[in-house]
Amino acid sequence: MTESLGDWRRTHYSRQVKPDMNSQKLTLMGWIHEIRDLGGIIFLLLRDRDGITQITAPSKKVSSELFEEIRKLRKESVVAIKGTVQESGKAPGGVEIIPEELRLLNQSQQPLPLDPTEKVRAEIDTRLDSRYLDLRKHSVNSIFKIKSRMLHSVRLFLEEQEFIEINTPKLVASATEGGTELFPITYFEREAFLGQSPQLYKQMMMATSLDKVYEIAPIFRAEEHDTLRHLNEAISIDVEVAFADQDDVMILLEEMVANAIKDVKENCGEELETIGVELEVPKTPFPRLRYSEVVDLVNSQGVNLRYGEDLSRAAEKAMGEVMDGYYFISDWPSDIKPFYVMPNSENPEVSQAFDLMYRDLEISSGAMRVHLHDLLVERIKSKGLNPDSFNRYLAAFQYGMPPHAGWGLGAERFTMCLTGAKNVRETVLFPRDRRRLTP
RNA sequence: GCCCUGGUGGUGUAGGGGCUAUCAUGUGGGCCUGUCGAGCCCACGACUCGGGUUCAAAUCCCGGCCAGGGCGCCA
Repeated sequence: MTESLGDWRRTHYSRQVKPDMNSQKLTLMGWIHEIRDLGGIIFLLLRDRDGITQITAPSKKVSSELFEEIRKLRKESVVAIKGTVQESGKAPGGVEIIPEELRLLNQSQQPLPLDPTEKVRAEIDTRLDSRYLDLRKHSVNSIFKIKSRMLHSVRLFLEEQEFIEINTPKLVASATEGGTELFPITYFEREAFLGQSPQLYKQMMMATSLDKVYEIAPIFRAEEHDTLRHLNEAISIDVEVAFADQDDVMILLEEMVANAIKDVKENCGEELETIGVELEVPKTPFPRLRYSEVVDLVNSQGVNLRYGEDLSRAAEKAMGEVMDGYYFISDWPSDIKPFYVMPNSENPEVSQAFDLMYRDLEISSGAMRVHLHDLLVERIKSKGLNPDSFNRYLAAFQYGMPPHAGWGLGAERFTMCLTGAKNVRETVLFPRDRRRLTP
């Protein structure tokens, strides 16, 4: 029933087929999006990675064998079609293909687990179960083309500034930074964990003279959260810079973010149009608010927030009402930031840490780090952690650790900002959340 | 982890003690030479699982499983 690819190769994608190619022969390959059989004429919609082309088969213009073959096609089957471009005002986009030969490369079973034409919208749970089919929808795969472009832009930007891409282990012995829960795993006869962040490793790289490093890699959090903005496996864009303070890396971060948005806007026009997003390139520098100012702002919005508390969801939402785009929150209380964050030398109650927000969503956090060994030990103790379990990390601070600063940016949350996705799961091919471990 | 809501054909839904279970889409078949959410005709296909109440349960009660939302937790 099905035929082999043989020596046929695609000559064009759908989006490349234009009316001025009239009479040109070409070969298209893709999926049957829709079939409209009118009896004496059949319209096929052939969909490929970013477009749809109409294949028009009038019974008088194509052979009866081919006409019968086309009549028997089923939605979502994979086909290769050789044909001629026909300019036509009656066709969508002013152009259609008159088929001459067809190869059925693979038949799709029926019924489909969801409708790729989106006449009936499936729920996210159904869509994730059949993600391969869901991703055939241009509205869905556009998100991943945008995410890809954003990551590409981030790499270009950092490489241009002579950053070195590093890879740090994801299998780690405990020595947790604290805060989050870790996923325990079996490492031969020992217990180990999946890494919550490359934090301790990228800091150790500061003692190597590599000076400017970045890593784009998965991070794992075993929190039982169940929200539209949390994942148990996410991609973190992590940066660490030696001989720098928090202000230096805030500038780096805002320039990188603005650059990525500009790049996506310039290179993903069709994808943005497909998902109906009008991107605005933010002006730099981004507004900078102190944590204390945020407390006042939130309270003035009628949401109770005491100085010293981390932002509640209600507080974030209140900020989202006041602030429209990207902004920094700096000068956080030391108490609610991790041990490796540098306290302000004049007022150690306040830290040299910042978060980057987009409206009500935290997308990045960073800081000037503690580079002094004894202060670091003191900070570890004050967080109720045992310095002994950080020996290998702490040693790197005893033989020449320069001052340094850095941040981590959540790739999925940033993608939410770029695409307007309301659910972070929309920005991951195969999301891992509290309940989902497959596919 | 807490709170709320829900689970009905492949998909998305209506129905809330007494049916042959609604509609759309789809699927299979038929008609139709300009469809573009094609149209028309015929057919197909479903009450999350277990227990209970009742003459009678998709519907009410209890429990499990699964899902959606909110919050908490979240370097």
